[in-house]
This record gives sequence, structure tokens and C-alpha cells, in this order.
Amino acid sequence: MEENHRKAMEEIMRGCEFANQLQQLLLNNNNTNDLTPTTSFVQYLVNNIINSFSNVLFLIDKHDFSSIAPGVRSVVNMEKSCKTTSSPTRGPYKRRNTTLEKVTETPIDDDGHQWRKYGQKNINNSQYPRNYYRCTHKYDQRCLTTKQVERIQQKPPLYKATYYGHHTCGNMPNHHIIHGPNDTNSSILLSFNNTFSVPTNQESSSSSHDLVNKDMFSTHTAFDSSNYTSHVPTLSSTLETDHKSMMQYGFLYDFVEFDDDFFLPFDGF
DNA sequence: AGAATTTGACCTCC
DNA sequence: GGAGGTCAAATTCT
Repeated sequence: MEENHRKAMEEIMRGCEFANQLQQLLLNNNNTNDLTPTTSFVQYLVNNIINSFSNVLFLIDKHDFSSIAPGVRSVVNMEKSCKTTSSPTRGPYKRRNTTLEKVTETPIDDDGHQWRKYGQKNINNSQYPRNYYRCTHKYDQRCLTTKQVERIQQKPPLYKATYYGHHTCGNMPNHHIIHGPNDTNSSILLSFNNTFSVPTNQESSSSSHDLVNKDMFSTHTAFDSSNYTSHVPTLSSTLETDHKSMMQYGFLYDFVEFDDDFFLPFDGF
């Protein structure tokens, strides 16, 4: 037990070190407007990060599983379910914090992302059904963003869209205008919830179209979309593209006021 | 044919 | 046990 705890700590330290190196590399490239970091070195760092965290999960899995935080446990469970094809059980449903609420005059809100409807439910005390949508890129890019749309008013028709999670797909929208109440556009209200939980694979975090953040990197690289069987997932090839995209859409920061405990700069632990 | 939607069943959380 | 969220087979659309 002690030995595994020590090894786990060493692995975490290693992972942090590699993450810091990667961050420095990306920051340097940003400063020099050079958007093409040495791909092989980036891959090397990311692989090491993934290895470290996977090893920690493996060590935790072997021993002190019951004592770890629920959030980490769900990651371990996710890894387990990814590794065993025979387990038909679903992962734990976790009620996620609302990322964004938006009231529109149309049921189809053109937020620049592609959504696929996956469910509809009649809700208690509501005369209208609630529609459930997931990002089209849930499986090909592991973008786990979902949104719910329900009608909240008959005349004039009003629809409330509630977003959960942030887009990790490369499908970055090309418009990011937040409309005010006098705007002629259909979007009439935006509100951000500032209580974000620690993301897990069930509730993948990362950037929405309004919020570009560093998690684009970690989420894309932590779990390759096509490799659930190996202990250490393979590196996604989208890293470099995402880096470019992130820089390309860097202007988005202008629109959003970040909460203090949201998207804290990662400077090690 | 492949993508998207519908809808009943299943699952988790409270 | 009920409510709400998700899955997945069947169906429809492009």
C-alpha cells in the first residue's frame, strides 16, 4: 500500500512536469506566432502525461479504490468500462452543473454547433416535452456536450436551451456574438453558471463555443476516440490542429468574463 | 446507404 | 418508487 502510494505520487509529479513542459512549449509558440510546434515532441510530452495518469489510475485501481474522491473514481470506472468490452453496464449518471442557459424564440438555436437529438421526455409540471441533444461529434471526437431544449411559453413562443459541458470537438463555430435584449436576433438571454465541477469523462469538460480553454488539449489527448482497449490510449492526431484553432479563436476571450475559479491558469500543483 | 430522428426501455439519482 | 437522463432499435429522411 505504502509503496503504491509512493509510486502514484511519483507518477503524478511526472505528469505535472510533462504538462508544464507542454504548456511552456505551447505558450512559447503562441508568443512567436509559430503555430506549428514540433509535433513529435508534443506527442512525446502528451504520451508521457497520459502514461503517468494512466499508471496512477492503475495503481489506485489495484489498491485504495474506495478511498479516492468520487470524481477520480468515475474516471477509473470509465477506464475500466473502456477496457472491458463485456461489461454492458452504463457509467454513473452524474447530474451536471448547467454551463449555459439561453432563451430563444426558436426551438432550433443556431449556436454554430451540430447537434443530434437523442431523446425526448415529458416533464412533470410542464406541458411541453423536453428535448435532449448531444454534440454530433460525441463519438468521433469524444465531445460530450449536451443540451436540453424545452418550450417555456406559448405566446410568444419561447424556448429555453440548457447547455451542459463544453465542446471539445474541433467544430468551432465562426460566430460568437452575444446578443443584448434589444437585439433583433432571437437570442435574448445568456447566463453563465460559475460552479463547475471537476470534469470526468462522463461529464467531459472543455471549451464551449463561447469559452475556449486549455482543456481542448487534455480532453483530446486523454482518450482517443477509437482506442478503448489499451491501458494507455493512443495519442489523438488532432492536437496540433486544436492548437491552431485555439489561437485562431483566441479573440473569443473578449466576449466572456471569466469567473475566478473557472479556467484557472495551470501552473503546476 | 448513411445520417438523423423517434420512442420505449433502461438506468441512476433523489 | 418516481423523475429525469441516456441508450439503442426501429423508423424516417436525405
